[in-house]
Amino acid sequence: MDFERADALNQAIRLLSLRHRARAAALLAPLGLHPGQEALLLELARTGPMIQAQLSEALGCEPPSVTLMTRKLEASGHIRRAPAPSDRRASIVELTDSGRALADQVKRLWCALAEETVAGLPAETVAELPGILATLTANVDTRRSRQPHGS
Amino acid sequence: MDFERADALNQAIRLLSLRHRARAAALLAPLGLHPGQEALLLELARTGPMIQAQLSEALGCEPPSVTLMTRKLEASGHIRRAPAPSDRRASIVELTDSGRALADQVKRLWCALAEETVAGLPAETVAELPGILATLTANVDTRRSRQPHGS
DNA sequence: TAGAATCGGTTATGCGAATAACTATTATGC
DNA sequence: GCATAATAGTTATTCGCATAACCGATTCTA
Repeated sequence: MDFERADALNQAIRLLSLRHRARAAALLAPLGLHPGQEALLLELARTGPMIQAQLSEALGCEPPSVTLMTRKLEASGHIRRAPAPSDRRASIVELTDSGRALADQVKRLWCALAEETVAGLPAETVAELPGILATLTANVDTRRSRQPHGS
Repeated sequence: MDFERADALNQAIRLLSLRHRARAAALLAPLGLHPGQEALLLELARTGPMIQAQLSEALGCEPPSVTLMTRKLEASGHIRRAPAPSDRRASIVELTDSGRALADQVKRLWCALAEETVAGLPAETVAELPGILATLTANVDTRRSRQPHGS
């Protein structure tokens, strides 16, 4: 691949990251959330209480990041952490009532953001977009499933 | 749009950001670069010397970010900052010889990353990918002339 | 030409996210 | 059963990026 195309692609991904995150931040700010925290709330709303290691896996970020996010969400009263009875190392994270209500708000926001994001694209492109993005992500994922391709 | 699809999309973008950036970081680390800095080098290599305000515009990040990035790249000897003769507020940023050599390294890396990223996708999808991503980016761009539809 | 607004840049601060190093608990192997 | 490895979580530190507040230089304008 020539550099022009490669740079266009890499730069496009970088810029999309910046802008999508910034837009999410702007939408989440009125709820008192910073980008990244919404993913944690949504994951808890979807799957139910879980320990931080599972959160780390589900969110695709590292344990220290989960520690900080849970601490702040706990401080703002949206989640609760309780020691796991079966494993004294682990702590179970769950939504509070406030957190559940907030997650519902986030869900609505999330739909609005997604619609805004894909505005103007043909429906068929929109339909295959998540799959394409997932492929791209898997291709550069150094986290698991070692052994991509060359060398 | 229902929440399932919306979340799939937003989450896919978030994860792609994380992974692509992490992969870029892993590739750039041997060169002594952190992700984000490569964009600055490539922009200087493509367009030539410019002032920081132009860099801020070209990279799509805010002036304080440029200040920090330029400072670190200057400290590592890859760029040079000189006061602009025509405007005593501005400082002109340009590549050093070391920076030019590094930019060439980055270009090669960038091609490898792009190929790795789109591996397994049909060529026609790859061809229209930059355009799609650009559309997504423009749709959520709050930076300039934004505020298109609703509300 | 004096005053106001604007622009270029920096500093201070806060956030998410990463790695590295550490503690405490649980699981394994001999 | 005890030493060793593996696991859950935290702390410390670094980086990119953002906003807010500020300073010096420039440009507009009345």
